[in-house]
Amino acid sequence: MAPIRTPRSSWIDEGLRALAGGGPDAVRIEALARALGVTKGGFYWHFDDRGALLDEMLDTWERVSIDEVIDRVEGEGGDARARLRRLFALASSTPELLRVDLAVRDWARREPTVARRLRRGDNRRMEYMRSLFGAFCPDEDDVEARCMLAFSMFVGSHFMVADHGARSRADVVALALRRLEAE
Amino acid sequence: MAPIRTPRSSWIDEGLRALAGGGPDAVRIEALARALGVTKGGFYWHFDDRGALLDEMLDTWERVSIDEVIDRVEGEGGDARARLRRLFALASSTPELLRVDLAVRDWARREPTVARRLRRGDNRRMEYMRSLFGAFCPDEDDVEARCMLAFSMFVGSHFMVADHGARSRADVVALALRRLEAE
DNA sequence: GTCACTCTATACGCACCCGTATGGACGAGG
DNA sequence: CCTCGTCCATACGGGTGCGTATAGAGTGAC
Repeated sequence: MAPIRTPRSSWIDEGLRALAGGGPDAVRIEALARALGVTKGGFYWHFDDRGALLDEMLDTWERVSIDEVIDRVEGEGGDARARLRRLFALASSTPELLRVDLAVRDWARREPTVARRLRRGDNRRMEYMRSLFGAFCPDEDDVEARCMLAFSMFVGSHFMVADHGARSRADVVALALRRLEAE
Repeated sequence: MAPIRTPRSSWIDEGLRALAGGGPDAVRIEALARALGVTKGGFYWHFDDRGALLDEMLDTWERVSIDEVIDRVEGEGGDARARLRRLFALASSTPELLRVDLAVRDWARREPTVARRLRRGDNRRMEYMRSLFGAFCPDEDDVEARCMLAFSMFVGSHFMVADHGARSRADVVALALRRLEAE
C-alpha cells in the first residue's frame, strides 16, 4: 500500500472551493489540478469524469451542510427560540460552506438533478423549522408563514445588496428574526 | 441609410435570454449568433467585445426591471397595501424578467461591478418599499424588518425548493405577505 | 446605375478544456 | 532488491469559444 498523496477528498474540496467562487462552470479539472499543484493525470484515476466529481461534491455538501448542522443544533439543547437562533448562527458561521450553499441554489435553477437534491435538503430543513416554530406557535398557517419568511430571509439576504442606513445587515436580520419569534 | 437587419437590441435580448437560462457563462457570442440565425460577423460591428454586450445587457435590465416596474406600480393608484401587493405581483409576472433578475443576483456574488449595479437597484426598491410600509407602520425598526422580510422572501423564495404539504408555494407566500401587512 | 451604409459570411490564430493513452516515480511489503 | 499499488507527468485528438481580417451582399438615396 503506497501512501495517499492527493486523495479523492482533495479533489472534492478543491471542487467545492471552485463551485463556491465561480459556480459549476468554474469547476474545471485542469484548474483544480493547478490549484492542487499537480496535473490532471491523477484525477482520472480517482473519477470516471467531471460529472462523477460534481456528484460527489453534492454528496458531501448534503452531508456537512444539512445533516451535520441540524445534528449540532439539536445536540446543544435549549428551548425552541434558542435553537432557532443557533440554527441561523450556525448556518452563516462558515462562509465557505454558505457560499457553496448559495452556488448550489443557483445551479439547481437550471439542473433538474441538482434541484432534486436541493428539494430533499430544503424539505429537511423546513421540517425541522416547523417543529421549532410549532413549539410556541399554535396556528398551522402561521407556522408555515413564519418558516417561509425565516428560511427565505436566510437565503435571500445573501442575494440582495441593499444598504440599511445606520443599521448593518446583521442588525436588520436580527430585528426581523426577533419579529418572527414574537408570540 | 440601409435598413437594420439584426440591430443591437436583438443581441441584447438574446443575451438576456441566455443569461436567464444559464447564467453569464452561457452568454456566448457564437451561440447567440446561432440563435439569431446569423454568424458572429455582425456582432463585432455593433459591439467592441463580449464585455460591452454584458454591460448593455445590465443597462437594459436596470431600466426595465427596476425603473419601469416602480413607475407602473405608482401609476395605478391605490393605498399602500394595494401597491405593495401589486409590486409583488408585477415583479413576478414576467417569468423571463424574473429569471434575469435572479441570474444577476448570483452573478453579483462574484463580479464587483455587477454587485455595484445591483446595490443601486436594490436600494431603489428598498427605498420604495420603506415608503409603502411606512405609510401604515409607525415604528422605524419595524418598517426596516418588514421590508427586509418582504424583499428577501421575494428573492429567496425562488432560490429554495421546499414543499409545503397541501399548500402551494404561492399560497404560502401570500400567507406570509398578509402577515407582513398586518397592523 | 452608382454610391454609401449596414451588416454578414468565411476563414484564421490563439487559448482553453475534456477525456485517453502511456510510461513512469515512489514508497511499503516481501 | 523486486514487485505491486497508488498516483503523476506528458502528449495527443477533438471540441469550443474569442477576437480579427477581409471580401461581399442587400437596400435606400441620388
